[in-house]
Amino acid sequence: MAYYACALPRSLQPYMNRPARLVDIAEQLGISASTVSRALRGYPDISPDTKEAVVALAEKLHYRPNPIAQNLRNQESRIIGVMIPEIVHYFFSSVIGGIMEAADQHGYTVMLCQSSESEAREKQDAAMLLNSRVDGVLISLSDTTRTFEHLEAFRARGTPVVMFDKVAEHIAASKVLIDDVQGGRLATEHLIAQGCKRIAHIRGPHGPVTTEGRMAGYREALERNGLPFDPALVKTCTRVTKEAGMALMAELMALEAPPDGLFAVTDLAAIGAMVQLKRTGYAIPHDVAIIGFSDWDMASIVDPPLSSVFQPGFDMGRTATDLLIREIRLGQQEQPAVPETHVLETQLQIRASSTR
Amino acid sequence: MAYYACALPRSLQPYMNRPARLVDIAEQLGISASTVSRALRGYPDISPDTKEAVVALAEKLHYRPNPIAQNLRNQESRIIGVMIPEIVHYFFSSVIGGIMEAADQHGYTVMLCQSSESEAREKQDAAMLLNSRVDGVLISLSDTTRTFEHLEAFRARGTPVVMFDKVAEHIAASKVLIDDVQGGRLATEHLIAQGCKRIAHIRGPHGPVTTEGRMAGYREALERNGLPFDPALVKTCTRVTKEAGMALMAELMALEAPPDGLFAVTDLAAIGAMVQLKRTGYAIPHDVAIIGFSDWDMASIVDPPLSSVFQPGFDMGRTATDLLIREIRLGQQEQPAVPETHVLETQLQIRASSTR
DNA sequence: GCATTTCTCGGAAACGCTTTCATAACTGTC
DNA sequence: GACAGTTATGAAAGCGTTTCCGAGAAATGC
Repeated sequence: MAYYACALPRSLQPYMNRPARLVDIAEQLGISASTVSRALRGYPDISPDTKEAVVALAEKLHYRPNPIAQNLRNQESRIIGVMIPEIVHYFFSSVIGGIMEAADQHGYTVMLCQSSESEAREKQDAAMLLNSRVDGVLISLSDTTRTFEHLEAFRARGTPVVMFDKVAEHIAASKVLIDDVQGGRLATEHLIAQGCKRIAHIRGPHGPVTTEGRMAGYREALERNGLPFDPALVKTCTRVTKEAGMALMAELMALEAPPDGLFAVTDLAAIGAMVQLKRTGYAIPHDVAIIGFSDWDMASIVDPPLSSVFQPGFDMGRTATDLLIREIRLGQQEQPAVPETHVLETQLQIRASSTR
Repeated sequence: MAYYACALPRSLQPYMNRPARLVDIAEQLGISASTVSRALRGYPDISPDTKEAVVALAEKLHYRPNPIAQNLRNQESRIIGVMIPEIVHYFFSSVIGGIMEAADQHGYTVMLCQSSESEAREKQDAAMLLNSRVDGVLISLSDTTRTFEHLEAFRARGTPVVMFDKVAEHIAASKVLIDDVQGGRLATEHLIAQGCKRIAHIRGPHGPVTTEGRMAGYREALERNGLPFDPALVKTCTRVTKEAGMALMAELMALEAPPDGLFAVTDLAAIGAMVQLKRTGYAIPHDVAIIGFSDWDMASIVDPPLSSVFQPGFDMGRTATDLLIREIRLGQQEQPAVPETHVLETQLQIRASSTR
């Protein structure tokens, strides 16, 4: 019958008001820690009296369970790892916003890594996340990533992975994508609706599924509306910059039959095209109507404000996170999850650069 | 003498290759877990032979200590909480980049929260971080925050807090700031060097230390260079938007003696001013030379490219994190940390909008 | 050859929580 | 009143580490 008054075992306790623990509540009420735990977690076999007393005291002491202890005991970290190529980026930071909101709602926290488009860095971060015992991973691949053992490592340990935006087709994992084809179609059809007859397209590099999709949408819209596809009106930029947009726009206007509309693969290219047109005395949208893609913050501040195709970044983050958490929960019940692919719709954001 | 072969206590172990633990190494070598631990952590009282064997096997099994168990044992989380008003924001995402780099270097991970400029949300996040037992907190206050109990709560528990950018003067905590006065002075002196005689200033709202500082730098530069300060040339926008920039620029050009140079409190206002000037037929920089502040991504894409004062966001993140981690370490040794304030220098980013 | 120091190592407790199992006290039944 | 069934609770194990303490063996000192 050892009545012992906690002889400061808690590694001396000189510091200020340490947070209350289960045993603190238990001691004060003269009951055991396990009863307190059950009372707080709503187990049925606790007498109403005890439960009430426990809840009241917990409230009074501002008791919060120590998540670290819970994690150790429950074999989960309640952390999801997020790997993206770049943080300082309008689209990705929107995605992060969505991820954080969804994670927060489900009681998860986010561990963030940026690969800076380096495959080595991405693998290093993956190893770190694996080591940190994250419960799941959201990843948008670096452009330079060619092999995927680092993703396999997660699967091998049973940690679910959901890919978004920059995905690898053949990896068996859930994916969240944006419907670039639809976006390209919407943009082009909008220009058609504005009366454009010769619509040019400044496209991105060959390969990436995003730029290919936008190009496909462009062609689809032309066909559906009975407009001819003229290869001369399609220009490719290998690196999508404002300067590339300027140069390619100059080429387009030098054609015998220059375009009266432009759909650019990215706002940046569209803005370059706008600058070029203005410098050479053309009026936007009167001479050439322009629409970009992505709808970054810069679209609304250029002159004239640039129409664009909005990519639902926030929504993408939320969707991917919901998917991931669902898979985490399934995994905890030892049930296998079948990969799903969600395709998110884009939305036209019409401004002055394309309306006439 | 109970020889017992781990009868799958590890909560059944049906799953795939679980990560190796200390005891796994210990069992295979026929030694105790404590010896393994000490061998790996380089304690002196381990024989070279055992140490070598342990290290080799740990390597082979890809052993990594479970951070959750370490955290519980060591009473630290190795997580730092970061609270910012907005993630989708060029400056703040740069800061986050710096924070992440520094945190990573010191073996810390980052838990991110955004207040969305809401005081309630900020307090809620603070409570969450407190509950999560983060080792330290980096915060840039929401604009709407008026009371600071939530920061006090961290101090009360001995969790260091470092404030950056949006700081509260009277709170005793380390701070990292940007030298807005210097930035304002640099910008104005640059315009003076370009031959501007009547330099206008579109300033931000009264109150915030940032806008006041930029204004002070503006006056300082005028005085130092013997130019008169003309209140008519200073316009205040309550909300800093492109539209405000346009309207105020129109007012300035309507003056009897309009300006030949403009220093705007923000790139956004500067861009608004540029749009207004171009629409009314003025040439930039010929008629009015313009410089903004912040040097966001948009500065380089407008036409002409906008000169600006670069705020070292990345550097700010890194500096704040270094400071915080220093305080965390001091706290672990029960040594009090004296708050420091670091002021970071800005840098001119000269582009076409101001050079003539 | 005995006492003492040095060198290695194992045992055990602790971090805070959850959950299984056991038990004690009741309640009801025949 | 003996038994089964219920209800409320406690003891203890376990999650994976780290670290204090002490024990045995080897080495040293006299």
